[in-house]
Amino acid sequence: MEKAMLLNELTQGRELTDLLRKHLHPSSPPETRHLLLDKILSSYDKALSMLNSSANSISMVQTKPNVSSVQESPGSDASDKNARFKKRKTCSGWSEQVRVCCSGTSFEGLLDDGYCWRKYGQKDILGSNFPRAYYRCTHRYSQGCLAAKQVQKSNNDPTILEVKYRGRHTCSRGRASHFIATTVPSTTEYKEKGDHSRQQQQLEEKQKQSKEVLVSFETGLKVKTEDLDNRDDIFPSFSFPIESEEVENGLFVSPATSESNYFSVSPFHMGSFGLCQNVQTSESDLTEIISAPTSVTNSPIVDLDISSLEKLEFDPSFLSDNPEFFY
DNA sequence: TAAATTTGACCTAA
DNA sequence: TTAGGTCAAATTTA
Repeated sequence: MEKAMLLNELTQGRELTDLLRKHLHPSSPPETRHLLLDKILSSYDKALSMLNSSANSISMVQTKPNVSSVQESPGSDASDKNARFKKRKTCSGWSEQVRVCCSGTSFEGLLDDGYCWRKYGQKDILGSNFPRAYYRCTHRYSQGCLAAKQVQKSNNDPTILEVKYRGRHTCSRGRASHFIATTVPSTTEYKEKGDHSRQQQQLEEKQKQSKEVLVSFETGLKVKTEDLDNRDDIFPSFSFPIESEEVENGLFVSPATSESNYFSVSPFHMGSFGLCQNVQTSESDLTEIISAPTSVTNSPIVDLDISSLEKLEFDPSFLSDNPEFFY
């Protein structure tokens, strides 16, 4: 029953996202986009609340990593130098894991999840063909943001990046423009198709739209965090329901041979992940693994396409007929 | 010149 | 003793 409600909320979010996409034209009033974004957030908030309240009863893809070290570890506090090595490898509290499939293009855009990361280390990992890179939030010291992430190429498929996140961002994200710039189609792609001036104009329009979306997204998020004191436990329990994949040893195993089963997660989605982390007040106690085809050039700027969700008919008049839907 | 990255050394848990 | 995680000086980049 709760699962049906959850599906309903997620479906609603998907429908609203579709609607938002239709409103991404410059002619469309920005207020409408803002309202849509707010509603999308609200819808996902509800879904997450349900997930949180019934985390144990709904079959989702998640694991239970050791979170004590994340939540309580003094070692996570940069000011506590004496305890800096308290965290420990396999149970060190790396929570959300995102698997990013990259088909031959550069990883930079994919790794740009909307936050400023500073690489602070790299290690060769036993049994892994590729080194693991360690990143922490640029604002770790200036703002005390404790968010960190690990990035490592998958052993089995070098085109897949395994990104593990730890902690949440408490910093104010000050890199929105850069973030957007990396999510738009590359100019080289436009060059191949000619008609430079028009394509450049389209590019600028998309950038402008994205900026508006991002601003409203963050604005909406702020409202949410003000309203909800205990969001902390909501986002950590969130996972995408991917039915075609299987769970092995508590970890998600992606179908390596079928990218069509992957979620479509553009860097913007990754940013959304970050945004989710923004409203956490305790660390994740669940591992999230998302497989994603992430060719930057193929990903629409704000494409919240949750392809695994069943596409449902959506009445465009719904919003006008249900003005209260937004409030 | 400030910020970011690289990389060897160090620390700690297993 | 080993390996993962972090530090910090040196180096590179914008």
